[in-house]
Amino acid sequence: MTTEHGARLRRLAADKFGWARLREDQLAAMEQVMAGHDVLAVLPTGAGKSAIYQVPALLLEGPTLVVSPLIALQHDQIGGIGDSRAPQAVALNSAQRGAERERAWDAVRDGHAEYVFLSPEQLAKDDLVAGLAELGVSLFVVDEAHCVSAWGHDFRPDYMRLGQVLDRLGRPRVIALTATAAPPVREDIVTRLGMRDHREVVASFDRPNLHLSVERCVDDPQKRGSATATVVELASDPAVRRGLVYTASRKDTEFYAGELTEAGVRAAAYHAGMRAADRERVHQRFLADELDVVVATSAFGMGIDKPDVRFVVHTSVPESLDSYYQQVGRAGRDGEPATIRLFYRPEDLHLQKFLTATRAPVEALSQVARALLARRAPVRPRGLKDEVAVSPAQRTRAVNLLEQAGAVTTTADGSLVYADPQLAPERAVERAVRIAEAHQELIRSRIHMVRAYAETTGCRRQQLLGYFGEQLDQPCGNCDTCDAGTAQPRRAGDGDYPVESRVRHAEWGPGVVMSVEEDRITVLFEEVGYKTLALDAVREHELLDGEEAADRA
DNA sequence: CGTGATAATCTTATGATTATCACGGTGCCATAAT
Repeated sequence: MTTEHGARLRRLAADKFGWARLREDQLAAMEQVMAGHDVLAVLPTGAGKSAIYQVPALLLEGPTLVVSPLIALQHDQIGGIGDSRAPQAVALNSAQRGAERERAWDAVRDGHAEYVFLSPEQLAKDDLVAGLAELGVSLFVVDEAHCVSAWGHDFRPDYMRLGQVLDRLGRPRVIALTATAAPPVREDIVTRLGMRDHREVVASFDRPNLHLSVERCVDDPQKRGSATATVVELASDPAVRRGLVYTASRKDTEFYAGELTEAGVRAAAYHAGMRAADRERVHQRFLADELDVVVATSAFGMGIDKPDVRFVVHTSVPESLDSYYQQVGRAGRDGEPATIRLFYRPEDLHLQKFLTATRAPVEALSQVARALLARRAPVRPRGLKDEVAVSPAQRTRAVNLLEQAGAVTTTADGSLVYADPQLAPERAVERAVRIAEAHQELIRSRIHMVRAYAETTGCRRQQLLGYFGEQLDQPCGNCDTCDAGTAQPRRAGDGDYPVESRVRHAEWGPGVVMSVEEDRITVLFEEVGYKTLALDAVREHELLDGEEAADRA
């Protein structure tokens, strides 16, 4: 399928960036953008996701905004564009001093800068958005777009407000890019950004060269011993050598890095509590092959594109299979075999439960609701600063929840207004709390999915891909359960409850079938998250009503 | 919720067991102290 734009896109890619060829996925996504659609592209790292916005940007009048979660990532991208013959790229962030920021802003305003990199927090600044709106932004890119869903709900709530920013900018075309997003995450991204008439370009999640395995451990000391021994063995094998070890705590990064170093492995710890310069040094030494193993918390990895990582070992379960697959996906980018191993103790699930537990911000909700009701007239979000005595992040989170609850709306110029004066603030808070609790339920159910993966006797890859909405018809033959022969072929799942079909449970309400195994079915319910049910019981008691086929855009 | 460090206990001098408590991830940004 080649459109009128295809040839121009290819020529620009070659002339400006030196890319002789564009992949089918890249070109398809670009053409959808040129056809006026918003685009969500889910493509593996190394597939050239950046090209998807970099090339069309040159054909669209007006600057391109690129929302990027990490300032370090912004630097990498700007460097890449700087090496090409494409127009200038600049960043706007808090690391800049006055003069530097002034220069960057001048370049944007004068039209010299085509690409503008910034964090979602920058876009919470009223005057910055107003200034950008005047410039006629033509393209709005959300890089690492899974952050919208993973961080927007609590950790970095400004991610949740990008949709309102887009409205203020007059709805430029949107491109959301990520390497990993399960169907509900994709849906969340589309909804939160308010993507319109959008198209999805989703590559297969399967990475057949990764050998998946889980080692069940009896207690903590045994786990530490086995995990250490395994990594020492992998790192000592000249054919393997380089890899990542993920731990659940900062302290554990130090522990394992110490054990490994003592055993003669070139290893170092990495976590967010380290000084920036030390983190950067570990990163650089790993890229330069001066280190074989980085032992890290989840802080390590975004934007890392080292092709020859030969193993990824988890010494503890992560919070979700979304995170897990993202971390695991950093191995074997070159397509050569790589070892993936999870050291599993059910007890470790509780730490994740603790870490992901955030209570609904009742106090912030109450203050924001009351303040907005009292004002009656629209207020700038920051205008609430003096009336609402909670942190800016809590305030933003409360605004987001109240808006989801329909109690607060954002006006065209980005102000907030209480939607219905008849609605008592207590009721508004109640509704918002329910929304926050439903989200907590989803997070908890994701942890259950990690358990299901770790404890399955079926094919690991079928389990994992099923979570991402991809059905593998046969056991993969490249995981521990396939090696052991416990993985059995299973039906394709197009029986009474096809994958992606809508169902309804008497108690749990509506949901979407995520995967069907020999004897069980996993459904993602809107209200209560993931649930796995025994098919026999489902059939016998008619627990699930099938609805009309899912109406997917 | 589970783990590890420290304190308290039981008994009668050191050592082992039990109780208590703090801690546990991800990054913008703004602001204060050098």
